[in-house]
Amino acid sequence: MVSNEGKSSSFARIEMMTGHEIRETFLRFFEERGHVRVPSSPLLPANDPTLLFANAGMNQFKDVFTGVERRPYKRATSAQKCIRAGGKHNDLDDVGKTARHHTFFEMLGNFSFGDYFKREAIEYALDLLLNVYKLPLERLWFTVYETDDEAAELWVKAGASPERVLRFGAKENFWQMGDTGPCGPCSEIHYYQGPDPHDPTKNRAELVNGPGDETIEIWNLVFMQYDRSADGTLTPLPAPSVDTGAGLERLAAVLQGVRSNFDTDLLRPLVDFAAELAGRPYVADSHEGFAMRVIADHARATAFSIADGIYPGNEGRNYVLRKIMRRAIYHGRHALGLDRPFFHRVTDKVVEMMRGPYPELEAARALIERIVKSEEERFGATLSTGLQKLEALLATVPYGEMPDYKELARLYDTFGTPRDLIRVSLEERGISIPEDEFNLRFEEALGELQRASARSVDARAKTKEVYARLAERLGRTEFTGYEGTRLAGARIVALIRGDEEVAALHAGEEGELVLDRTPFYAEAGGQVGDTGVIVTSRSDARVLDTQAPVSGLIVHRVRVERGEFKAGDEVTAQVDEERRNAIRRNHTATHLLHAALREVLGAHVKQAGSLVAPNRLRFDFTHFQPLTAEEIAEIERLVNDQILRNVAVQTEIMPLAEALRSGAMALFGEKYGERVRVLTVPGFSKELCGGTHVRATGDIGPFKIVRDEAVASGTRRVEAITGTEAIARFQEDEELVNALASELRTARERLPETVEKLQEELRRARREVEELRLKLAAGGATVTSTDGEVRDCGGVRVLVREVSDLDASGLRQLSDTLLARLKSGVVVLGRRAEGKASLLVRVSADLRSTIQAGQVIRELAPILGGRGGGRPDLAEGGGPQAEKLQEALSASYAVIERLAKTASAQG
RNA sequence: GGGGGUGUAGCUCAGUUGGGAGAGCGCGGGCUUUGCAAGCCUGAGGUCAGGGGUUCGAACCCCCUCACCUCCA
Repeated sequence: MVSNEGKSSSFARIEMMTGHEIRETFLRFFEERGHVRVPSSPLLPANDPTLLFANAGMNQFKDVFTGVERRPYKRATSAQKCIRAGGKHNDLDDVGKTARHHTFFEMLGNFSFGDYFKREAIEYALDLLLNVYKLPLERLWFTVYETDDEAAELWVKAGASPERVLRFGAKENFWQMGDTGPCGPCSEIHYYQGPDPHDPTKNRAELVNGPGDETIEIWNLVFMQYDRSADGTLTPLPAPSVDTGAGLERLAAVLQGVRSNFDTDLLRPLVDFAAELAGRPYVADSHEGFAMRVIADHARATAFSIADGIYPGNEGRNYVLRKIMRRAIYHGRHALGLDRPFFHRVTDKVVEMMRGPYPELEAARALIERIVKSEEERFGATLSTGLQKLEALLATVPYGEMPDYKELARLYDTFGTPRDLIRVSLEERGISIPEDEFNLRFEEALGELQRASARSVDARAKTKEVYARLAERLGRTEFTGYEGTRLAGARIVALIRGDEEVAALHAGEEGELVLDRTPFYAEAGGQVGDTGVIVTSRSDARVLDTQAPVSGLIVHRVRVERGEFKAGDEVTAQVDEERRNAIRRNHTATHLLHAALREVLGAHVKQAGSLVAPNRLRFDFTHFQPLTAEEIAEIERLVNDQILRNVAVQTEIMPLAEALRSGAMALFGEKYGERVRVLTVPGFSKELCGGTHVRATGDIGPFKIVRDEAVASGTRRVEAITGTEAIARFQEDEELVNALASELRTARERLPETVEKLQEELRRARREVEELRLKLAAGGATVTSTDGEVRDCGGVRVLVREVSDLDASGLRQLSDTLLARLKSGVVVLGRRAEGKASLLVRVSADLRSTIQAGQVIRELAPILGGRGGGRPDLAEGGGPQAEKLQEALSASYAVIERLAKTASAQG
C-alpha cells in the first residue's frame, strides 16, 4: 500500500516545482527503480515512415514491444518530444482555444519490456504522485477497463478507495497500436482541480471522462497483454509489457496549481514574451490572449522541429510545419499588429528556455532563426498578394454583397490566403457571417473545388500475393553480389509468369525467376536493379531487371531466349559487369556528394531521395535556396579530391545502434534491420548502405554536376555523372567551346567578352538602322513634300504610300510624322516583306466620327487575301498576296471617298 | 505524386473580343529650394521567363520547358 504522507489539507505547496524539475524528478524516480534513462528520439520518427512526427513516448520502443528489436535493458524511462497536429489526435484549430491542446508537448513515461506488469506500474505511479509530487489522494480518480478486475484490485491495494476506481469501455480504456499487433487494457489517473475536494457534489465521479475540465486525465498506463491477429482474436502475449504516458505540461499545470497549461512556467514566459513584443498585456480571455497562446505553442513546435531537421515545405511533415508556422505568424500580424518579422524572436526564446534539457536547440540556434525569418518574409509576400486578389474579387461584387464561396475558396487554394483573413476582410465590408457557418460553407466550396480537380491516382500496386507466399516459403534470397558478379551453381527455386507461379518458362516467354543465391542486386536504396544473363548448358535467359517486391526476396525479370528453365535447374548467373561497374561508380559518388554537400552547404542538408543508375546519379536533399555556381564548383572540387586520394572503400556489418553511435549517416523514415551495413570512405563519409560500391574512390573517375533544380520548396535536386559519361561530357563541352571560338574568331578564354561585345554592337546597330530607315522614309516626305501625294477624297485629305523598307513598328512611327503634317486627314501605308503585305490606316482625331480606320482596313485587307482590324484612329491588316499591294493602296481612295460621302449624307 | 496560379524596366506592379509596351518608386542630367518619402523639367533602362504553333498581326490564344508561389495526398 502506498501511503499518502503529504496531507491533503495543506494544498498549498511548500515550494513549487519548475517544469524542468518535474521532468527531472520523474526520470530520476524511475532511474532509481532500475529504469534506463533513454533520451527522447528526434521528432522525425526513425524506423517508422508511417508516422509524420513522433507523437508518443512509445514510438521509439515500438519494435521492442513487438519483439522485433532487442535492447540491453528491460525497463526504460523517457521524456519524449512529441508533435500532434491534425489528424484524429488533435485539430490544429483547437490549439490556443483550450487549456490543454498543443502541437508540441513532452510525454513522460516509464516502460517495461516483458519485465514488471500491472502491479508495479500502478504502485510506481501512485508512489510518485503522492510521495514525490505530493499530490493529495482525495483529488485523484482511477479508471480501469470494464473487465480488468486485476487492475481495479491493484489500485485499491495500492491505496485508492474502491469508489474512486471507475470502469470504462474500450473507447476510453482499451489501447491498441494498430488494427493488429500488441494491445491491452489501460488504466488512467485523473485529477480533480476544482475547489473543495471534500465536497462530493463537486469532486464527483461523473466528471471523470466527463464534461468540463474540473477533472482531467494526467497519466495513462497501458498494459500490453494481447496480440491481436488479423481475424480479431486476442492471444495473450508471453511477456506482457507496460507503456505509460503523462503529459509534462498537464502535470506541471496540476503541480503548479494553474488551470491552463499556458500558465505553467513551460509556456507562460513565451506568452508573456509575445505580449511584450505586441506591447500589450496578456488578457487570457481575449482575442489577443488567444493569439499569444497560439504563438507560444507554435514557437515551441517550430523550434524543436527545425532543430530535428524538419523544415517548412510543401509536402508531408514539412507542410504541416509550414501550416503551424504560418498560423502563428498570421495571428501575430493580425490580432497583435506585429507587421514585421517577430516569430523568429519567439522561437529564439524557446531555445533559451529549453536548451538545458535539449541541447540540440542551441546547436541549431542560428539555423532556426534563419529559417523562421525567411518563412516570415515569404509568408508576408504571400499575404499581400492574397489581400490584393481578395480586394480585386470584392471589387467585382456590389459593396456589402457576399461573393461566391467558391471564388473565396479558390483564393485560399491558389494563393494561400488564410481563411480567417478572408472572413475578417468580409466583416470590414459589413458582411458578417457566423464563424461556424462560414467555415462550413468554405469547406464545402473548397471540397467541391478540390474534388473537381482530383483524379483517382491511388493505383498503388499492391504487393502481389504470389510474392508474399514465396517469401514465406523460401525465406531470404542469399545475395552474393558484393563479392562477385558471376555465380555458378545457383538453383532455381521458383518461376512466375504473370501473377502465378509456374513449373517452367520456355523460349520466347517473359517471366520471373527466383534463385536460392544470386549476384544480381535488386533495386533498393535508389540503386537500380542489375541486368545480365542466367544460363544453363542448354538454355539462355536475359535478365531485364531485378526487383525485391518483398523485403529479402530477389526476383529476376527475364526473357527466355533459348531452351527452358524449370524449378530445380542449376544455373549460372552473370551480371552485366560493365553496367554494374558504372552503377558502382555512381553509387559511391553519391555518398561523396552527400558528404560534400553537407560540408559546403551545412549540416542541415539531408538526403531526401536518390537515384543511382548506370548513366547518371540523382540526389535530392533539403536546402532552402538554389546552389550558386561557386558552391557547385566547390562541391565538385571536394568530391574529385576524394576520388584522387584513391582510398579504399570499407564495408562493415554491425548492429544498428553501434553504427549510429559511430556517427554513420542514416536516413530518417527508413526501416533498418538490427544488423546494418556501414559504408565508409575513410576520413570523409560514413553511411548506412546496402548498395554496391567501388573498391577505391579512384575507380570513380571524373565527377561532374550537370544539373541543379528545385523539386519542391526547400528541396533541391542535383544530377551528376561520373567515369566514362563524364569524360564524354567533357569532350562534348570541349568541342562546343572550340566550335564557338573558331566561329567567332577569338581565343576561348575571351569568349564571354566577345559575345558581350557582339550583343552590344548588335543592339546599337539595330537601333541605328531603325533610326536611319525612319529618317529616310520621313525625309522623303520633306524632299518631295507631301503636297503631290495628297488627294482630296470627298473633302478628306488622303495620303497613300508604300514604304517597304520599314518594319511594322516603323510604319506606325512614320504615320505619326505624316499625320502630323497632314493635320487633318487619313494616312494609308503599305509594306511588303517575306512574301506578305501589310497595311496601316491612320485617321486624324477630328475625322474619327466620319471615317473609322477599322472600317477602311476591313475593306482593303481582303484584296491581299487577308484580314485586319483595330481602333477607330489606327488599324492594321494584311494578307499573303503581296503582289496586290499597289492594287489595295489604290483602292483606298475610293473606299475613303465612299465612307466620307456616306457620313456627310447621314450627318 | 496531383490540382490551381504567377513570371512585363533595378524594385512593386498595370496592360480592355489580339492592333503603338506603361505607371509609381529607384537611377543619370538640369532647374528650383534650406524642411520631414522635397518640388519641377528631362533622360537612360525591356529577349514581355525560354522554345514552338495559330494569325495579316501575339505580352495577350494553343502546346512544350524552366523558375517561383499555393492547396492537397
